[in-house]
Amino acid sequence: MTQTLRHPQILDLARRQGRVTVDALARYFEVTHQTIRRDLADLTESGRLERVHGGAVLPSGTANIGYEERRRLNHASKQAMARVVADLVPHNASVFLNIGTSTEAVAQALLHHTGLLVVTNNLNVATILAGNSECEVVLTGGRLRAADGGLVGTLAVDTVRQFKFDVAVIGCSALDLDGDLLDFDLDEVRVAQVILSQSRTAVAVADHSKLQRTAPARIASLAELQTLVTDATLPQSLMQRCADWGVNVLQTKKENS
Amino acid sequence: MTQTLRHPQILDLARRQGRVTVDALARYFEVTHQTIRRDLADLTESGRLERVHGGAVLPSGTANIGYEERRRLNHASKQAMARVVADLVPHNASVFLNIGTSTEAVAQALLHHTGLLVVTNNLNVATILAGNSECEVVLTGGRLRAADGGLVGTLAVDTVRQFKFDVAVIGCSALDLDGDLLDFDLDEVRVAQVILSQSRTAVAVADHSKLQRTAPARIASLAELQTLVTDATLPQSLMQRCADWGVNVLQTKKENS
DNA sequence: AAAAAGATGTTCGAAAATGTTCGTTTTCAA
DNA sequence: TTGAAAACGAACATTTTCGAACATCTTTTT
Repeated sequence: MTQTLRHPQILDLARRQGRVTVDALARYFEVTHQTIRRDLADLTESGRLERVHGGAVLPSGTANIGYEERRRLNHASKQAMARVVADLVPHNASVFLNIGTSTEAVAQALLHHTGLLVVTNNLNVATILAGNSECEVVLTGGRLRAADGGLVGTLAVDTVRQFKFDVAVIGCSALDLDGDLLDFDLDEVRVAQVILSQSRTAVAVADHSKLQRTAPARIASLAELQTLVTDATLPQSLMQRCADWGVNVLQTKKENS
Repeated sequence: MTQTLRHPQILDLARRQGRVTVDALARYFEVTHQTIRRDLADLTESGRLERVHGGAVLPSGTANIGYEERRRLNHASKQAMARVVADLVPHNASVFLNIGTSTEAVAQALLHHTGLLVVTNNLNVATILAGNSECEVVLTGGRLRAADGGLVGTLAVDTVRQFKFDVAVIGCSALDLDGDLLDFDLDEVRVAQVILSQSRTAVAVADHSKLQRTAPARIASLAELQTLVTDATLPQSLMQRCADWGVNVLQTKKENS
C-alpha cells in the first residue's frame, strides 16, 4: 500500500463522512500516524482537504470563506471598538454604516439604540439591524458584491446623496502613516467619499491590522474626519498629525493573540 | 473527536434548535462540561454564538436566517412551483423578483442559471443569490421592512424605473376570485406596479393559501400578466377568466400538509 | 550492481486539547 | 432573604497531536 494508493481512498472517505481523523486512518491503512499526517499534508497542499487538529475536513465550498474568516479575526477587539463607536452615536440620530467587518460589529453594538435611522450599503449590516425594531433601516441600491455583501455603483452613490447624516461610520481596508484612509475598490471609495460629504460628523474605525496593510485607492485624509477609533497604538508621528488636525483618537485595548 | 470537529456541529445544532446547553452537548459528544464550556467560549469569542447561563444561543441580529429561510422554503410544493418558474426564465435574462416566500423559493431554484441579471427588492433573495457567482444581483434601495426583508418606498420605485426586465416574478399576499393580485402593504403594491410596467413578461406565483386569504391593496389583474404558477386547483370561474385573458395557468401538485 | 530518489517508521520536544479539582457566582425555590 | 444546587471559570495535570529530524526500506535510474 503506497501513498498514491491511499490518497484517493482518503478523499473518498472524507467525502463520505465529511471528516477523517488521523488515528482512524492510521488504523485503517495500518501505517503510522506520521505517515497519515504526511498524506493529509499533501492533500491539503493541493487544496483537496483542509487540515484540522486531529484530522482533516472537506474544504468549505463557501465562496466568501475569506470574508467569514476576516469576520472572526480579532472579533473581541472589534467588539470593543464597536462599543466605543456606539457610545458616540446619540439616540434618534441618522447614521451611515459602510462596508467592512468593523462596521458590522458596530451594527451589532447599535442593536439597543432607539429611534435610529441607519442608512447602509452593506447587506450584512442591514440583516443585523433588522433585529432592532426601534431602528429604521434604509439600504442604498446597487450592485451586490457577493464577496462582502457590499452594494456599490452609481445607484448606491445616488441614494446616499439623498440623505444627510448626523454620524458616518467609515471602515476602510488600510490606514497609512500619512493618515490617509485607503481601500481596494474604487467603487467603494466613491461611495465613501459621498458619505463623508453628506455627514456632519464622521468616525473612522480601523483595527491594528489596517496599519500593517496598504491599499491603492484613497478615500480621504483623517483630517477630514472628527474621530478615529482603533485598537492599535499609533506611531508617534501619526498621533501628532491627528492632534494637529484636531482628530479625536480613541484607543481600545488590543486583543492579546 | 476533537475541538475543531465539534465546533461546526455545535453551530449546526444551535442553528437548528436556537439554543444549546452545556450539559446536552457534553453528553452528546461524550466529553467534560469544561470542554464544552471552552468550545462555547471559543465560538463566542469569534462572535458565532452568544453565551447564556447553562448554554449558548445564536447572537441576536445575525439570527438563524439561513435556517429560518430553509424551513420556510423547504415546503415541497413551493419548491415545485419555483422549479416551474425557473424553467420559464431563460439563461442570460434580466429578471425581477419581488417580496414573498414564494419568490425566495424561486431565487433558490435560480441558483444554477448562468448569466442572469437579477434585480430585487427582497433582502432574502439577494442573500440567497449571492451564492451564485454566475449571477449579477442588484438590490433596489429603500426602507427595510424587518418583517419580511422587503425594501419599499420611493427609493425602491425610482430604482426599478431604471431597468427593463425580460421576466418579472411577482409574489402576492392574496389572489381573489376576480383574478386580482392583492397585497397588505400599499408601498409594496406601488413597487410591484412599476415592475409590471417595466417588464416584457410577468409571472405571478401564488400557492393555495393565497386563495383563502384576502388583502386590501390591489396590485393588478391577472389579465395584465402572461403566466400564473400555482399549486391550487382554481375555481372554474377563475380558470375561465384566465383562459379568456390568455393567461397561461401552470398548476403543480399540491403538498399534503 | 550501484546510486539516487521516494516512502515509511521511529523518536522526541513542543503545542494543543482535554480532564480534574476547587473556589466563586448565578439561579431558583423555600 | 437565605440556602442549596447548578453552572462558572481559573489553575494545574494528563493525554493527544503535531512536526521535524533521522534511520530504514523500497523503487527507480544509471
